[in-house]
Amino acid sequence: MKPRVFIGMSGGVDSSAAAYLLREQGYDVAGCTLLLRDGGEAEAEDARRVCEALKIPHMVLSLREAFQKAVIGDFLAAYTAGRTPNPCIRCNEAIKFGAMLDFALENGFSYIATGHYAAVSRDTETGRYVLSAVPTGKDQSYVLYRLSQAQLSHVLFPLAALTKPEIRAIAEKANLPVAHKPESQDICFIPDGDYAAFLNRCGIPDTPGDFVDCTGRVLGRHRGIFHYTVGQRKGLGIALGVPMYVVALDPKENRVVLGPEGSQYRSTLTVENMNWVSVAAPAAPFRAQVKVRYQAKPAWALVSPNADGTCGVQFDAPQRAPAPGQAAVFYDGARVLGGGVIAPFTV
RNA sequence: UGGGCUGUAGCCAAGCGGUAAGGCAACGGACUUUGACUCCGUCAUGCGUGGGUCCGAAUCCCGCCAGCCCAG
Repeated sequence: MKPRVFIGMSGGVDSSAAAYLLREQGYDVAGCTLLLRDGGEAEAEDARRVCEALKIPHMVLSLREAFQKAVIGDFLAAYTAGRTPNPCIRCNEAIKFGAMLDFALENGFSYIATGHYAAVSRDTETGRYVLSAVPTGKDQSYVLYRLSQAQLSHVLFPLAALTKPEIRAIAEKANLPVAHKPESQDICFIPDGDYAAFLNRCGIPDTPGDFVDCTGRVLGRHRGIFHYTVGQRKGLGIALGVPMYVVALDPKENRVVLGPEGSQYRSTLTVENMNWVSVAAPAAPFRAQVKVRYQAKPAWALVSPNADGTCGVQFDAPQRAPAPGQAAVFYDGARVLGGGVIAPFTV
């Protein structure tokens, strides 16, 4: 009997090609489009047409309530607290590989699949599921680091070994109706990219305060702390002759600390709310390559587990503007060892 | 009120008779499956204002206005 796979389909090229590949590999595939916010019917229709072309069933599953609570709620809370959240990571953890996986398992499926570019394997020695980066230039292992062993045990990533051009070629060859759709971007629930306006619409008002330098000297007025993120340059509206960057956010004093080029680099971080993936929680310090944002070259560092479960990270070379709230993910080569959330810091 | 200095784009600023550098900010675009960063492009028919000299003035001359400093 063919294993039953429940695949999340966004209506885009990647997940459509993934569904095709799974079918070719002999799985019993059913497609599912998640409704996570108002709208989304167009994406669902695209996905339905792809499933029709593939002659597999398609369904629409509304997870709006769960998404609102877990992802948007988390997003608003983080910005309000002066942090910079990554809602895609949260969504993967709680929705795609959370609520959707639960639904699939309850309905007799053995696996879920997505169009993510990453790889899962099993370490035969430890028995642990291993999440790995893929060398294709589109690696998305960073946004999947929160997945638990239980989640990974039910996950398939059909695109693991493929490049984007190969995906498009497959989609074209398979005559999928979405072969030429453009890449998506921006936060899915904020199509215009104006996340600050979104916060406003959610009832969070602007609370202006002071821009200060690292000595506390007032440099000007800011529009409200959630308009800014560590490392940000544009949008400060402050002309001091040289480019200024956000160095830290101080939600307690409602201040935004600014500094010139160079001051946004840091060599040490504390990472909290850890999730260990390919290895059990380590007890001793170890060297690893650390990614501090989605688009980042992994950087060598010494990671030191603390008694309270957090980790200290000491980079070999200072890193540009790690932002509290973003994820720090530890790699051993391609393997995702684990990761956590960058803790707030002061300057 | 007298003396001195200064007035060039939103901010800073070069220019010193030959037809308005640059930086910051802003705006637009590219890049990007988060926020950022980065990159590319745009941004003074006009130099406080009114006259004058000159082939030609932000640049020289005169008046006026504004700001700053010193004296009173």
